[in-house]
Amino acid sequence: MKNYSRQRETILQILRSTDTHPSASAVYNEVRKVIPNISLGTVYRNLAALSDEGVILSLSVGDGYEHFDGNSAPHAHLHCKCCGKIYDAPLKQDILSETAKENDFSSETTVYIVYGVCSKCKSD
Amino acid sequence: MKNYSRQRETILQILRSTDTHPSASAVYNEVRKVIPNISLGTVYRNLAALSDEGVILSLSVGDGYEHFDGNSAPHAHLHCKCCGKIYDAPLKQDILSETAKENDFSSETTVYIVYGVCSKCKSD
DNA sequence: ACCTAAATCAGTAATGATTACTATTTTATT
DNA sequence: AATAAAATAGTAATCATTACTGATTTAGGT
Repeated sequence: MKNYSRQRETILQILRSTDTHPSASAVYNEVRKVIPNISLGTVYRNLAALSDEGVILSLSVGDGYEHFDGNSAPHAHLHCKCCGKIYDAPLKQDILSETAKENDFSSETTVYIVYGVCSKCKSD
Repeated sequence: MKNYSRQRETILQILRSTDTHPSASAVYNEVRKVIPNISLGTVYRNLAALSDEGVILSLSVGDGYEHFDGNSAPHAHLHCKCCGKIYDAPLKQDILSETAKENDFSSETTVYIVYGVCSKCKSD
């Protein structure tokens, strides 16, 4: 276990306790409940550090902000362009890691995104 | 075949004639060789329109700009964090479309990204 | 414990890719 | 040809993210 600062540790715990794929400012609002005077720059810096480490996932779905995921294991992200939600879904196969290996590419992180409309929005 | 404006048609042809996944301003610089007084806003608007249509792919690899791909068919993107290049690679299976179907999610576009280091950068 | 250097922080200012806006031009339809 | 709708060039505004600065905390050595 790495020796993280209180700020970084808190950010990581928040990300691991949700499946909402929050943006940096959403994370900021949550962390402030625990560390009221944390700065937004600190949140960005630690999100970048955790993402560089491969501990969290950073994903962009084209809605203007970066989203973060405390689960960095390979899984699918289903982004509904109607309600904006990002759903997690398990994958039967990690085809990206396999493809990387076949191409002599050192895979560190894999990101799977589907754009479309979720079942809830379809029925509304 | 849709009836595209000269600007949109030119942008699409440029994207289809390269595999470099250019940014909006890189596309802008290319289009200006053909339509010198095209505006950057027009490039952005048409890239968004083509992306909404599913004719091109818009992908973010975390380097600050959006990248565009004239090939919207499912394939892998290998992003080297060392040289910054995005390599295309074929996929044996479109696992994302399958996963979407299993989850009653209407898939329109799929994006596959691997982050890591390419063979060229490894050998340098 | 003390000391020093490195890392991290809070707070604020700056950046720059993207978007919004407006007046003009082009396209489509009748 | 007349009218309405769509697209454009050019410019101004936005705002998520990054950079910066001086203060604070952490880590390792003595």
